[in-house]
Amino acid sequence: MAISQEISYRLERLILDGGLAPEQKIPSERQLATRLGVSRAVIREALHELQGRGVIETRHGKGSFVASMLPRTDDLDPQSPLMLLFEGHPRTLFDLLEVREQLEGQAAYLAAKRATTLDLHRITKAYTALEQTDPLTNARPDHNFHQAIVEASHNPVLVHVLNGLKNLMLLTVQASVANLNPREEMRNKISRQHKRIYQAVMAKNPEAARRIAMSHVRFVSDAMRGIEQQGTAIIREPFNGPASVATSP
Amino acid sequence: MAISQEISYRLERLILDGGLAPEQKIPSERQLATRLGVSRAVIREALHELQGRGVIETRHGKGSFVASMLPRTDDLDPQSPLMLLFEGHPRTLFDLLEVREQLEGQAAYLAAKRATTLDLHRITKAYTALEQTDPLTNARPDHNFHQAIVEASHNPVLVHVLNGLKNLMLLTVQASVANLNPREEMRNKISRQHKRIYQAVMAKNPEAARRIAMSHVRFVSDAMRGIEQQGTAIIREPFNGPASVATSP
DNA sequence: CTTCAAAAACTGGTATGACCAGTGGCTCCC
DNA sequence: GGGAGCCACTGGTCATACCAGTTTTTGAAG
Repeated sequence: MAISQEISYRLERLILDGGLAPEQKIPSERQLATRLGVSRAVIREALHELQGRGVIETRHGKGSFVASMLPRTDDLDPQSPLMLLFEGHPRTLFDLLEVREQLEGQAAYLAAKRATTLDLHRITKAYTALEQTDPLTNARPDHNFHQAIVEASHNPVLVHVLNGLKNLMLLTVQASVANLNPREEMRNKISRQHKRIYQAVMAKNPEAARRIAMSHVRFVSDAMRGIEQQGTAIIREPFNGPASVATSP
Repeated sequence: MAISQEISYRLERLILDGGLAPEQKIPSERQLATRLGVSRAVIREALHELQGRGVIETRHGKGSFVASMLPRTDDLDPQSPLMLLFEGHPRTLFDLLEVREQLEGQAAYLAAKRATTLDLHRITKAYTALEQTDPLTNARPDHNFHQAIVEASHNPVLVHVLNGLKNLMLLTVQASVANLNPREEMRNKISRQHKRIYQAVMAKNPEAARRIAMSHVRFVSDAMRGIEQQGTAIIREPFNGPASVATSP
């Protein structure tokens, strides 16, 4: 294995094992290079690797410091690339919500239009399970409810697309549950929206189902955006991402 | 901000936006250094950062490759279940068009809202190419035009989803071209719709762009449905060649 | 003595060029 | 045809010099 990798692992273990506390300063690159008997280049590469993992932060002219580790959401493996990607780019959450707004709207529309009695039965089952579960404990009933509606759309392409986004969807549902549900008025609003979606589909009212489903996703998106701007969101901020969203060529 | 950070961010963005697919090879360090006009050291540091985040994998002597991290909807394989499903059931075409109506509407909306001057330039290029090409010969220009708009949406999730449906999309575009364009009034209508979409995006009018784009897909869908009922529909084989994708950011 | 600005001594960031070490294709010889 | 070796790639490491922020030291002015 490459030396830079070994060094990054050694440093990470050192930090995680308590040898170095958060906010604590790491020896300078030149010192590390001398003590470990390697060139400064490999030290820098190792540090950049840790930087990518969010283990350390580096400030020009000052040095590198152990990053203060934030409380992370359970349930999902925080080390998975998807999670890291997601944490690095909270904007991805809103990107997904933008897409979900359209797709779930269409799904609800088609479900209300095409659902068979079996579909309706499944949706009812998922809905009652959603209502009876404490939303703080698990995001899965929420996701199952949405999924039941999608499957009732009888559009294999739609099912396939949303299925491909399942992992990402679970993340956002998780994020919304973790951030929105603790606030009672939010929880009530969302619950009421679920109820209205359910009713619209059961009543086989496609237009209403689409409208309500879309506004539901939009509501979640807006609420999350509001929370994010307050800086209290559970999702991590990008480390040093460019301030402007524009991708300058 | 440090150059290595900017580069790592640009590369990550490029990957997220679908410019680089999983398992795809990244240009060599020396090439990147030359093309981006920086030293090889900063390239290596940027790559190590992405490596730490699990975005890429590097193999000694071979190169660096995009790690498969996003949920994959790789229907590029003509043998994928969805493709096979399509061949047996042309109804899938209308299923896809239902989904496309939503996604392309959203794409046009976001493109009109967020497109940079570079995006607008690309869209214009694709549009003029579309206008100057005999639509009977190739479905590519048509698809490229739609794709340019999607990429201008700056929503990686949207780009990813539609990219996963690329082959299927090409198939429908091909089908619509083959079936609709031979009829002059159809060809004119579609051409006019493309023009209006183009104008709405260029005028940065999101609402209009969405409305026109949606009605465009809807029009194609309805027209195809009408033709299908006459029993004269043509459905060709999917496109073979790999799409050329610019790797330069 | 205190004050405060210049200078020195840190820190990380970048550039250059050289060389080592795996990988794969190509040629040439058997 | 088949293998051995060469050669042109790839990433991995090293050394050195310099640029750019930050902190400390210094030294002269008040």
